[in-house]
Amino acid sequence: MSSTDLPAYEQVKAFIKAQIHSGALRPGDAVPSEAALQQQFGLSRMTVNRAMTELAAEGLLTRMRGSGTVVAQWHRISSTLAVRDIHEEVLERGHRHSNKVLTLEAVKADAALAHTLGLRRGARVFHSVMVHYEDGVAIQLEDRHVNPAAAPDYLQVDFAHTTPTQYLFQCAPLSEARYSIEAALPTAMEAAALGIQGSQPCLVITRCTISGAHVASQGRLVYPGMRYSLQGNFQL
Amino acid sequence: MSSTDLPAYEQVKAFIKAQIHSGALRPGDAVPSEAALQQQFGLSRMTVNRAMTELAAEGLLTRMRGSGTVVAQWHRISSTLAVRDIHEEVLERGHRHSNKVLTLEAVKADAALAHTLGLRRGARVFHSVMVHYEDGVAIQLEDRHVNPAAAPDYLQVDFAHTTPTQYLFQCAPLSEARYSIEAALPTAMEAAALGIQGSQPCLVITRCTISGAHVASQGRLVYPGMRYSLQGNFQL
DNA sequence: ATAGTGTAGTTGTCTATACAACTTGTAAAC
DNA sequence: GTTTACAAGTTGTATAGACAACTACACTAT
Repeated sequence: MSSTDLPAYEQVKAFIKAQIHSGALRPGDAVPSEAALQQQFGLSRMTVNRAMTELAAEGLLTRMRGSGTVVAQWHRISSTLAVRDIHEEVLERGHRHSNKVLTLEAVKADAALAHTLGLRRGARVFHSVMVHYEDGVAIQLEDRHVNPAAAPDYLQVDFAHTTPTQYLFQCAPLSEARYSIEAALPTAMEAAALGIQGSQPCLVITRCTISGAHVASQGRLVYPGMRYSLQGNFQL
Repeated sequence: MSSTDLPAYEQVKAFIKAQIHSGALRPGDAVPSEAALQQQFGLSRMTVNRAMTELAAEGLLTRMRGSGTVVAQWHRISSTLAVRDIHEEVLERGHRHSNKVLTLEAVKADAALAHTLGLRRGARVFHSVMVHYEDGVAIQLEDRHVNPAAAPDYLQVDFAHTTPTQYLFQCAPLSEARYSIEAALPTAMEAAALGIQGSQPCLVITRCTISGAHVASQGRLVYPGMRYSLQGNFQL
């Protein structure tokens, strides 16, 4: 604690990270044991243990009881991908968000939809299609099917004041999600709604959210490729 | 430790998670203090502290010294997105990987490239273009520019036996990366190399890896949209 | 040679305690 | 009323010790 203002366990973490970054420790190499680091830094074992445990949780190290600690083979970098509301996202960029509801109805599930939602074929499900605008420019088409068990009042929601993501967060807390990101051409209907050419590639995110025992909803989010990209940044 | 085989701190974590999943605790709600949980579970404070600290690190809770702990506002889910080698990825799916090198040369950096690599305009950089196949089907086109400072012998590498990702991992340990995922049409050259129509949308990942002080490389990875999708799965 | 045993070393977890740093609300002083 | 001071409550960090679970290796007995 004396040399810098960093806590001791952070200093140990930084020491190990630096050795990995510099190449002094390479994937597969053995890392000094807790006892060795304890002596070297003059710390208690618990403090060293916290440092190493956290580095292992971050994916930089692989630890095995009885055998030791080695530098992890794949640098798994935990990029925090937030499942968040597009309304908030647009506001955060300092822009204005608006949306237009194209469809809001109850339909009967076909075989595929029934399967993903965990319902019987022909079961009643809610269906909504809307376009989201950022400063008046169409940025996302959201085509969503919702399990009535998770959100019974979905059809009564006023989507001028809230968004499906926001509403579903409220009434069906998220416990798990599966997503798939792909590049595809929009359907004719989607292209028209987004105001783009049917030949313009789009980023399509298919997302399935699970809340407790139910599959709460399944959504297809279509982003015009020229106007949107997913960005991220890892730091070890 | 008696009720199940889970460690005590994991049981506390599970308890809090369950309350969040069930909706008993909603974003913004206050979570019982460590002292309260300590009494409730009959554990030492350090054990409860570990549970809460880990949940905060996972993004489920927000803690503030002096004030308390609340359920985090957005469920940030840390999806571990691995920067990994396509060779291993294909093998893991039980398929055969092969590749074809189209270009391997030294070029002079133009303004944009010099800027991203942190070099002077006209500086010598390495450039490689290759196609990766999964069981003979083209699955990725890799167009990469490499900083000679990070990998001086890049042009001498035999890419029949290794891949750029693998080689760069070896000689320039990764410390940071930036990526951008977008949907775009391939260039005519890229479409030809991948054996697809120029009108077929592709998933394009632009990735910039940083190793210590250098920007090690900048790559453009083009995946045919019909043959590839990024998938993920979050679990709280 | 082979199989079994034991031991040293390593990580995983838990405890009880201590102090520091910070927030918040209340009470006192002005 | 406003400001200041204080106290209670909360989280952050660190320590020393303890035992459990497991691995790897050397050694012994067969």
